[in-house]
Amino acid sequence: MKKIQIIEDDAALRRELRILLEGEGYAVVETEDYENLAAEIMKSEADLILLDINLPGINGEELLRRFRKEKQTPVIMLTSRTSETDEVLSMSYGADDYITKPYNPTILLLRIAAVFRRMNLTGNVLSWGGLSVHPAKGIISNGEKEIVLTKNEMIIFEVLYAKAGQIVSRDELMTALWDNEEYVNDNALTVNISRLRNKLAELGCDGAVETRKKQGYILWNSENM
Amino acid sequence: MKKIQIIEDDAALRRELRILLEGEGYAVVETEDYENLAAEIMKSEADLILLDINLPGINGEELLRRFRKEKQTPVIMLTSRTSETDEVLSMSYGADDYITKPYNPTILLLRIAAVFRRMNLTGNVLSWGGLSVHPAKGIISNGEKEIVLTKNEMIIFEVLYAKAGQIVSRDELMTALWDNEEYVNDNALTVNISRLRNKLAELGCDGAVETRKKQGYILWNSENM
DNA sequence: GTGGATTATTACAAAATTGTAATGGAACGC
DNA sequence: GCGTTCCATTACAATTTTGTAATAATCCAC
Repeated sequence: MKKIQIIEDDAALRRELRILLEGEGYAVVETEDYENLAAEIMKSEADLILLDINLPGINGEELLRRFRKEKQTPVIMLTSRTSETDEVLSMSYGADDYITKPYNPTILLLRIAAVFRRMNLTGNVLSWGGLSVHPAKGIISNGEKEIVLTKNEMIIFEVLYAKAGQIVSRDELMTALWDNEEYVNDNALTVNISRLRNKLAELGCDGAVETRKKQGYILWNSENM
Repeated sequence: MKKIQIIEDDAALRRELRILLEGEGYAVVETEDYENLAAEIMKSEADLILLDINLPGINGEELLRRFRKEKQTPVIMLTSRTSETDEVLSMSYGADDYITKPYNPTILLLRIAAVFRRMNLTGNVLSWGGLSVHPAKGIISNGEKEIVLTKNEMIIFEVLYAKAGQIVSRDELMTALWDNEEYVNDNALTVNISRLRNKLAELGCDGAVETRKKQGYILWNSENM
């Protein structure tokens, strides 16, 4: 469950947000200690932070700027002012998004969802249809079963995944695997593709990697299979 | 250089955008073939797409929805309408951001920069201070030199990186490496940390991984070193 | 359909990865 | 300071990964 931290001095608004977010299935943490806010926020373990730009005695943008130097947790700024300068400043200090009060609840939820969607495209774990992919670990899992890919297999998968649905040439894969080649047997790629296919088949993803003779390979979105 | 594709029927606005974006150092591709737009856009090799929601004879949201099924390229929607329903629809169909016309050039540029910043946190490559990190390949490079980490070393680095500047317990690292453990010698972690340190030292990152006795390890941002 | 080019599969040996164990060093309490 | 605990280092053997080569299967042109 995703944890969202609300940093907002208006108690009524905090409560409103909590109800909205919890209703959507998020865990909510409220921050009230504005004395040590800077220290607090650095230790935050939330997955996303909603930060009021206009806290008593605190410069929200400056806080964000310092936070960004150390942490990558996504931040959505809240403001009651509508000046565009605010938005410019917030974004340039590394906010991930910006919402003006009074806010539309649906839009807030969608913007939060969009942030998480983008996180998910990145971070440690990719998602491929219903499967989750952990590049560093070399693991692809469908919840029940998981397969362990070797480094080469993972590199191939990653390149194909980045261009899912498009043909990726053997040359491009070769370059990704062995850079500006100390020449490697052409067949080494074929062998590695074969090994990748065998493992994907264990997850029921037979046919996920398709051959286009003289052109390359295509990975199909596991959703469309 | 980042490539941005503009899909917009108003020629004057297209020109304006091109000048703005090229001035900022982006490469710009304009699309004019609205007949085969759906096919065009699927083949796009741009790093980001600016998509007018209101094209002649085309439903921008529907186009986006279908695009999102196959590709992850970030999309910022442009609209002249100001209805909140538009925003709700666009975001729920997978837009990464939403800009209303007339737009503020500075804000557009910042939102584009924010999208790229987020991409960079993710995708295939992480950045760690001045270094670039490729989890699947197990490579960390500083432009001059590059080191090749093994899978275990990369997993450790990734966990430490995700909490850079914070103490990460040995337990947390053990769990990341060997899950709910078929018990592995406690020392295996120590050995792998040691091997990681040796390799980081080759990049001049001595001391990047610090021991906190009885507590765990800390990775320091390579910028602060 | 036959030949030639392209991709697949299998088995194997060289190389890399990884846990273990044995030894050494550093910090801390007393 | 001494002993104990916690972490670091080194060397080594078992396992895994990976390129190669030999052979088989597939596809396309003609």
